[in-house]
Parts: sequence; C-alpha cells; structure tokens
Amino acid sequence: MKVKLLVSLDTASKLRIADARNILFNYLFAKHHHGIMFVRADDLTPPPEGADVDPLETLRWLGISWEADPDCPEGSCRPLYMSGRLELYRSYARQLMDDGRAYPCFCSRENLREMFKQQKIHGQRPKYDGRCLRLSSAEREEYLAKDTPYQLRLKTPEFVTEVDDVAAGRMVFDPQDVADLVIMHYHERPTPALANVVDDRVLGITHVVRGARMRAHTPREAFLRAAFGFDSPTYCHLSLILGEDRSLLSERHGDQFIEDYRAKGYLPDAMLNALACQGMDLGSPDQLCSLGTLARSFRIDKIRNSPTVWRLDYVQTLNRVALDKLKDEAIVPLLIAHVKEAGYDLLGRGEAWAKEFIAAVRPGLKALSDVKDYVDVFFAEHVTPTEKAQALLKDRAARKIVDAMLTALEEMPEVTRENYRDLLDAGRSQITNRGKALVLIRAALTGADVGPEFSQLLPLLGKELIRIRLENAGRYIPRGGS
RNA sequence: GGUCCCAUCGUCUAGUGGUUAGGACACCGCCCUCUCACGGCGGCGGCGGGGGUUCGAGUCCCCCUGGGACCA
Repeated sequence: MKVKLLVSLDTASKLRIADARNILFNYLFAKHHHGIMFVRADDLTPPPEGADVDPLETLRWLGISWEADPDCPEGSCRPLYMSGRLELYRSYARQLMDDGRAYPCFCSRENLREMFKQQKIHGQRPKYDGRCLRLSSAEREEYLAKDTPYQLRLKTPEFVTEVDDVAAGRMVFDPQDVADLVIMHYHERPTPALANVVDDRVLGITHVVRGARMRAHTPREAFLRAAFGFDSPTYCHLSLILGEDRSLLSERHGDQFIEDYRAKGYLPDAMLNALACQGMDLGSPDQLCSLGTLARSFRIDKIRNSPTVWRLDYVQTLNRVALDKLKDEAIVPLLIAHVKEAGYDLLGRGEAWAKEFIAAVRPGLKALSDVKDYVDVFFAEHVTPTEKAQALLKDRAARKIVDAMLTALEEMPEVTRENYRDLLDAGRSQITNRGKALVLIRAALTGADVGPEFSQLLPLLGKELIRIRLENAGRYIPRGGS
C-alpha cells in the first residue's frame, strides 16, 4: 500500500519550529516509502492585519515539496485549502446527522459555561451532559424554526475503539471518557477532528504523523471514524520540542519561527538538519545531510519520541558548516543585504575587495547577520574605541607607534598584501615587546582588542582609511611624556 | 482534578539481554596564533529510584519519582 500523508498548516501563522519538524518528518517518511504528502492550508482564519505570513513559502525555502490538491489540474502544486472544502465537510456531517449519529446542540456558549460551572461545584468533571440529544423532535423543530445557532455533536459510539500508534503501540479509548464531541461549530464550521477524519478518508491517508500535542485529540477522531465506519490510519506522535528550560518552546525562548532564522541568514540545510536531529540520529554535523540522505535513512519506527530541547548553539554550529560549504560567489549576494542593513555597501569598493572581505570575515560567522559585527571595522571612517581599547591606548608607547606608522604610510603608494608587513614593522620596531605592539596597533586601527588578522585587515582597509584611523586614534592617546 | 505520553553524559543521540555504555554539540585544558574565531589534540561527564524475570538487564515486567501534553 502506498504511503499517503496529510499535514495541515495554519496560514495565519508563520511556520513554527515544531510544525516545521513535524512536516519535515512527514516529508521524509513519504519520500522514504516513495509515497506522497499532501498539505492542507487551514485558511479559515485570516492572518493578522499587515502581517507578512506565508508558511507555504517557508516550506518551499526549506526545499520541502508536496503533492498537489488532487482536484487541481495536472502540474499544479496547489495545496488543499480548507476554505474550499467546507461543503465537503458539511456533506459528511449532514450524513451523520441524517443517520442519527450526530445531533444539533442548541446550547449557547453561556449555557455550556454555566453547565460546566455547576458540575465543578458538585465535584464532577466538566463534561457535556447530552441534554440536546434528549430534546423531543418538536422541541428540535422549534429551535430550528427560530434559526437558533447550533453546534453539531457526535453521539459517542458505545463501544471501545482502538487506534495503532507507532510509538505507543495500540491505544484503546473508552467512550466513558469523552463527552459528545462537537464536529461542527456554530455557523457550520468544521472542527479539526471532522476535517481531519473526512480528509483522511477522501485522500486515502495511511498514516497520521503529527506532534505529540495532538495525541489527546486522537480519541475524538477515533470515535468519529467509528461513527462513519471508516478505517483508521496508523498514528505516530512526534516528540514535543522544548526550550532550554524544558518547558514547551515558545516566544520567551527566542526565535521560534523558521522565518526568524531565515532572516538572520541561516541556510536551509542547517535548518533542515537542526530540525531533523529533534528525533533522529544525525551523527556528526560535519556532514550536513541533504533532504535525500535524510529521507533514505528515515525510519519512522526509529525516531525518538521523548521530548527534545531546541538548542540555538547547535543550530549555529550546523549553520557554520553550511556556510563553509558555500562558495564565495554564492555567499556574496546573500551577504549584500546584511551589510546593507548595517548601512554599508558590500560592493562599494569593488568585487575583488568584497571577496577578500568575505574571506576575512567568514570563519567567524555563525549566521550571515553576524557580519554586522565586523562591518564597522572594515567600512567605517571613524571607530569609537571600546573601553578595553581605550585603556590600551593610554600606553605612552602608543603615540610613538602611531606616529611611526603614519610616517611609514606616507612612503607607501598603497597598502597591499605584499607590503603590509612593512607598515606593521614600522610601528612594531618602536618598542621591544612585539606582541604588545601589535595589540596597540589593533586598538588604534580598529578600536577593539580582537578582530581579523592584520594580513587581511590592512590591505582591506587601504592606505586612506588606515591614515584616518591612525590619526583618529591619536585623540585617545595621552600627549606629552617621553 | 481526569486521560495520556516520556525518562542513557548539561544537550541531541547510538545501544532492542552479555559493550571498557559509542558519537556529536556544549564545557574545560593544551597546541596553532598579534587577539577573537577557525583548525588540531586531549579531558570532564550518563543509564532517575526501588522491586522483580534471568546465569546475566541501560535493554523485558511492576511500582515510585520526576518532567510534559491534552481536556477542561
């Protein structure tokens, strides 16, 4: 039997890490078995005003593709849209109602709330008591005649229902535990359970692979399927993804949308591997796995389903590996935007210069946006020394070094890879402690005590900028003394 | 409160009755070096607890503990 999967995607929200991982695992599972994965866009709720939200695009960026809506013309990659399937869900719900397996519930939200409150007061568990099921047909007609909004509830089947779960084995559900489930909200909006059960049926879904958060929804779907008489797909619930404090990943743990990482210059390969390792064994990050490799080694019965912790430092490590694999030509266009955001033009001094710049800077990059930390050093006319650098420049030797370098600089037509040492030596020869001299030179030139190698720094800065920097540094060096 | 899930180094994981419990990230140290980073080498560090089953249990069963999700 061909593996067929369906994942749903909330179009009102950016793609979350956990959802991305779940969808990735669906994709890998489908690919591994040469099956197919459908995507259903749950578009009943519009995205917030002015929000730039397109989780489908994020999926494409990750390289994850899906099977088109079977009702669409050949060659399309259109996902299924929930809004276009409302009639389908309604027709199935109607069928259930006609068969007497579902009934309208006219209780308002307020009434329900009151019922639960009373039950709590009497020490009972809040649970819908099925009062609308006991309505006489005359009463029911009366409500309907008055156009009272209603929900559609499933008459819970009376027999125990079972579902297979890859991780948990066979799960057994007792009808005693559930109240009559709402399958259609007021105004004929399907509940997720109905939509899932119907779509699984219509599309011939064989496996449901989804987050562990959805596990508790399984009984409802099981009872609903039992009412329809549908077979159940096999379930597999994927581990929760937690923050470093071991609570469910959320805003307070930092970036939780794939788009956030994308914007910071994380590459798809890095994200893919970071997601995959939440449940899979990837070995060393040195070899980033491609989607194809991941799919080949993916085994649904091998994934771990205990909660995992999303670690930013690991994502960074993966991204550095991904960045390393990128050729200079490929990295230039990606970096332009990040440099521009910091207020500079990467190509302003020519393409050759840009390449040298990238070579100097890329070993330190964990994400492309980190380039902002280096940009001032290379582009700015004036740099304000850090406190540490200022302290260094208080050294009286600094004056001698800076002056000597300025003098030497005048003799040089330009500072290049070949002659930068001469410039360095001019400063360095002023004092005996050569290591210390270099620290002072760094402070004077870059305003920092750490930074790129001189062999890269000096030629990149060039004569003019070096002169300006050295002169500027003079303001921080005390006058006088010997 | 009810239902359910999970449990190997700090973290992600390998391990499906016999292993010196392996790898990776992080951390620490050393080397490289003008500094940071990169890179190389090395180190620290784990089967939550208690009962069984078995000649033998991280591995199978039960209980406890802990963490978590869902329903409210």
